[in-house]
Amino acid sequence: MRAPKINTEIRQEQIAEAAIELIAAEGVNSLSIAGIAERVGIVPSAFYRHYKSKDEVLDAILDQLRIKLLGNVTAVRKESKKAPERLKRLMQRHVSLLAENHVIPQIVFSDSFYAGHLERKNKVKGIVADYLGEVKKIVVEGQKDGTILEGISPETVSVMFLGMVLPTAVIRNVTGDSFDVNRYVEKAWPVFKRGISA
Amino acid sequence: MRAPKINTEIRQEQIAEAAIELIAAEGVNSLSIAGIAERVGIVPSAFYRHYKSKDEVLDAILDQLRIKLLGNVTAVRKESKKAPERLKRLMQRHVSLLAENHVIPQIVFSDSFYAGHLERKNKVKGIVADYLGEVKKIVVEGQKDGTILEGISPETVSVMFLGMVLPTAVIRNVTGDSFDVNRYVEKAWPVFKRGISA
DNA sequence: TGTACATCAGTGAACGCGCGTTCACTGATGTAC
DNA sequence: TGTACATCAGTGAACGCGCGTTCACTGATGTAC
Repeated sequence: MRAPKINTEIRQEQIAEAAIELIAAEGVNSLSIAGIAERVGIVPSAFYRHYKSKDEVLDAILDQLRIKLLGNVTAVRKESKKAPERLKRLMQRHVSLLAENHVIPQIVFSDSFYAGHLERKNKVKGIVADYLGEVKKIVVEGQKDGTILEGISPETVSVMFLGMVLPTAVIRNVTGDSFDVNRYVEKAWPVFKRGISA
Repeated sequence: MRAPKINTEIRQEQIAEAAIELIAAEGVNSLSIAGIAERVGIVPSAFYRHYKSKDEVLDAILDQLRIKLLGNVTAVRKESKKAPERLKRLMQRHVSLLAENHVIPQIVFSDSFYAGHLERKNKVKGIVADYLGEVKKIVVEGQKDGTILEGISPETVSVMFLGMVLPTAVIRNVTGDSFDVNRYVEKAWPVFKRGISA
């Protein structure tokens, strides 16, 4: 049964999406060309009509990830004016992103993602740095308008912000879905806010 | 050049240690029998005189990890009486552990560690659950003696505690060694303490 | 509108490599008598 | 104390499997005239 002939751009998207879903379900190491092909409905070798190599898909995934993370920042900037409220919303969005895209922590930590790929490691580094940079900006703004404590370094707050969301991924990764991430955010946020508020 | 004949128990330790170092340096996926053997100074096939399979070493590593984590808890209980001080010390210890044993996040997230190994996933789950359980106990004690705010759920605090240490691993993993984790702890701790103190 | 040709996505077979694991054999060390 | 034997760790060759990738070929779709 021959698969229908479909435009490369569309296939590229289908492949990237399939790869993300597969990583979420099985992990980065279990990601195979065969698996992707099956999910898309083509034969493994057909994969190479649309990407030059497996690595190229992984890079494409990273680009998507960057867009989603930074997109959340601009979204919360529109949704609210005050720094703490922005941080809270960003936290909610980030947690949801982690919950939907099981991929993220896998990628950030997975060594198979890096092994011998310094370039890619730098890409991830850039994404993390830029994202934290955006968080820092919000914190600085909050310190200027007096909603966030002056004495704390914005850098520290941004790392702690990351710390508010990361464990949800660990715990979900380990316990499956029994951990209610939204409930956690509702409870953890006030504690965090108390720590950083002026 | 034939390797000296060495007692299995010693070789087992050497192999486990070599595996940990290799994971730290290269990642879980890059861990190979050949690599372990080379580091220990034996031939790959000699590995099987000491472990039944590669999986068995990974399990051994998990056991070590559990001991280290829970060992830190009992250590800080001895070092100090007050709950907040205990948490601070545990945080320092945990961060150092992560810094020394690059392995840990790799293991917790690595899918190759789990793929098709439900049993091992449960082992990790148990370690995380037990560790967080110990943190919770300290928190509850702190709430009883009035050093920690009553209104917060100990569960939430324990997850946030994890959140204080995890990002250090991410950031170090991504940026290399340029991130000073101890400095971060010194700065982040007061913020956290402010959030949870009565 | 119809024909000829170029392009492009899909296919299956095959290759090559890495890597975990097995196996028959070697030689050193410890033990029994 | 010396000899015979059992045990046990080390060795290299080989196997088998998964998997990324290549390649020559097919057939559908679009374009030129």
